[in-house]
Amino acid sequence: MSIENDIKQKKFRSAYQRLALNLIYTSNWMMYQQLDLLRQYDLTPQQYNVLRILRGHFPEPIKVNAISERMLDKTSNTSRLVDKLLAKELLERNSCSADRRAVDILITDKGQELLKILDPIIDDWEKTMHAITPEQADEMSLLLDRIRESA
Amino acid sequence: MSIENDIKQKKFRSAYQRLALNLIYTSNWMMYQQLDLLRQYDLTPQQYNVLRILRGHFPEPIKVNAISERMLDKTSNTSRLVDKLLAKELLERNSCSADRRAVDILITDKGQELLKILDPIIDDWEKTMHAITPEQADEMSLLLDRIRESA
DNA sequence: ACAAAATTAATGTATTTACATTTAATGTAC
DNA sequence: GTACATTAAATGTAAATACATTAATTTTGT
Repeated sequence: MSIENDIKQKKFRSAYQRLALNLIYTSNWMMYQQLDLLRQYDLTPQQYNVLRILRGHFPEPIKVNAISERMLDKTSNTSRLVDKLLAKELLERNSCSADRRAVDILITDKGQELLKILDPIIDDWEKTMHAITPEQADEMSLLLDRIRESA
Repeated sequence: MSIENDIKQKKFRSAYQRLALNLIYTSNWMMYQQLDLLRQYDLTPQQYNVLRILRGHFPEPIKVNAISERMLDKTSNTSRLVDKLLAKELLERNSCSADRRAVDILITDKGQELLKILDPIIDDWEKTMHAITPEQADEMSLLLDRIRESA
């Protein structure tokens, strides 16, 4: 469905305005789909984002602020996300001896197993995007980078 | 800055995965900028979205569920957003005589004036995107539509 | 006309978020 | 070494969000 129909707006002031609205709308749409998929595993998209970051660094531990730097939402409160995941035993938290302010976070086996279950589900979800070619996906990524670059 | 640097991830499983992350990241980035611009006018991006919809329909009133259908975030609680804007006298709410379940929402002069102040600010903000051409913006909008279409 | 279903909006609530502040530890300048 | 600034993480809080439910009406089927 076109953005015109999705938000029932026939005219836009410019191609740029339509794109801005379409970007935000599509991102919301994707996040909502993720929310729906993750719900039955009692994870929010943000918590899932943290787990993926931890797996990406395994077997090295990673500090809370390094997780924040890698999050898709830079304003997310990583301390509390880590708390939630700790309560579910999906990660462990150890104070860092080299810098006692910092804590080392490491994904647990339970966390790895949960991600293994989710992998094919998220893979399937990403197939939504196969409606465009890989070249078009790369082109879009480049243009998104360029938009952010200019600010 | 490239998405690789922004989220410090060097490798992606596919062009599609990078695009998905880039879309969500860029949307968060844009929303945060909006939040920042609107803050001094005591509006959230969602409230601003409602006001724009109301202006788009002026001088016709519009019902709460029709506003919802036009929102960028389909899960937003329009009743409460309307409440907030009513408290600021940026809109008026009148029960609809033709259907007593429904309420007619209309932007007030004060609401129009606030939007007039915001127009050039938001215009400037949209200029961020002039790093790409209008043709590229149209192309991207089309591809975003196609991605959502397939689901 | 009447009961059942559907629609419209509002509300209750638990969780999450935004934002500022706090606590503790480290780094820097003198 | 001591004062001052900086950094890392956690926390307090008010507001917003997700989600289910409710209340009031209208629509539909018979």
